[in-house]
Amino acid sequence: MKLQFHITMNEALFLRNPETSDLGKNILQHSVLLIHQNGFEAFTFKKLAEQIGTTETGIYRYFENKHKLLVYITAWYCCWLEFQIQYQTNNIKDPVVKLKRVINLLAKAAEDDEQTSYMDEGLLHQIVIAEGSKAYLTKQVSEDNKQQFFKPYKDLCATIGTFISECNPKYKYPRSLASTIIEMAHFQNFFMNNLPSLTDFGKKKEEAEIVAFLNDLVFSSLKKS
Amino acid sequence: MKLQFHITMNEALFLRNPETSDLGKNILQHSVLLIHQNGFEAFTFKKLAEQIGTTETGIYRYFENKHKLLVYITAWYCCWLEFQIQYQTNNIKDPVVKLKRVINLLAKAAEDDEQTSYMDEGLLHQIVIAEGSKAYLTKQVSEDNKQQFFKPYKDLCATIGTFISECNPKYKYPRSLASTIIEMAHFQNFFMNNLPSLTDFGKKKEEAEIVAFLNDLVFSSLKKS
DNA sequence: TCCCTATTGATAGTATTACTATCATAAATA
DNA sequence: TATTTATGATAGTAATACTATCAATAGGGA
Repeated sequence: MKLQFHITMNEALFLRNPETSDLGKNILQHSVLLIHQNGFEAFTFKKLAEQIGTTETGIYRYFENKHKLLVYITAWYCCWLEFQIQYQTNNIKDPVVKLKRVINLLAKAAEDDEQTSYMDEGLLHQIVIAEGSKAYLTKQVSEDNKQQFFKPYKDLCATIGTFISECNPKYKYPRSLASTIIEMAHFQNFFMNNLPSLTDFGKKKEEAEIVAFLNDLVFSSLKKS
Repeated sequence: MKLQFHITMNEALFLRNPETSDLGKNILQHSVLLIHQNGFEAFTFKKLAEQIGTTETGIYRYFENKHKLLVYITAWYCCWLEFQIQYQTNNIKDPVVKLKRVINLLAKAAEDDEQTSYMDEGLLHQIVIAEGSKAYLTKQVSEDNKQQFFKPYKDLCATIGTFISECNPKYKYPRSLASTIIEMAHFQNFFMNNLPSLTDFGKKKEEAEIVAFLNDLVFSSLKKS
């Protein structure tokens, strides 16, 4: 038996649910490939259509524009991560252990999850690192937010914030520290690989070093004085 | 006597030096205004040309494309900040005091510096918050880096890293902590104003809270144990 | 079996963007 | 006065980001 893991996405993100058809799944799968390959700026629905042997019209029936597709993909990643966190911290009581697992999940390259056939989580992780913030760094962020596009990100942040508060109930900035962990897990990775002098990881270029940095950062802050 | 403060920019960023002519200064000034108003995605050379009463051709003589203009603007901001830091920490010996001033400079809204007539540092700060990371989150980041486009950012990071090491010479991640401070000063501000549940500052929405968070984060990490 | 509907494909067309090229003109400079 | 230099005006192109229309096909129910 194979358990297929399913994520229900915000309906305002798409015109037709891409998870309900082969074409839809192809769109998701090859979007990830193409965005990873060419970057989000150079990514167009025309190129995507050519790649999967359909037409621009075909894509536009699923997604209004490439911005919503990016938001969809990053939101999907947040949902998947949230699930991974719930799964991997389930039955663990020590919040320190839980938080360490979270940092590991955030900072280490994801392996392709076979439960989700059409999504390559490794590539997805790379995309979120390099393009993820473009999903919200826009003029329409408030409207998008009203439509709950960023709920998965916020939920993730809330979950991590809860772990933080469990470690030290007196700590004053659980949510800000949570968003800092998330963003820095990604940015330090991008810097390490592209602008290494912005980090201390230029020589080895290992994700383990980012994990060590984040652990130090977080648990120094949470140390009860 | 009025001291005009001058920043020498990387020549590979422009085709003609915008600081040497009225048109050039107009381009810089109104770019900042327009990007702030419409966001970088909706910003075009045509709109910019209309706004300042010139033609697209006129702009293209100064900047190859809008990406280089954005890099120019963000690099200019880094240079200006670097100067502010040098100026405000000059003659101060205590590295803790120096670092606190840096955090203040990064997190608090800049006031328009009258030494630079055509640049509105307040708007510039807003632009760097919302659009700054788009300058390096691109596929060409490595080529841009080879041309030293990000040197001002790296220098800023190195300066702050030095202050960090002065606070605690044994601290292992001075550069990563520096880039974390810079990015988080901006991201927490963006989140506070646009996605407040990613922060702990939703109610008051005051920059002073970001300063407090960053101070706590940094000085917990640097506490000698 | 036939009808109906949903999905996809094919083609065309538009406004805008991101440029490049050419020529004219006015101001500064030598 | 001759000559650069900066700017302006106009035109044109390829690509992008869509929208509209119509045809083909496939599956499900009556």
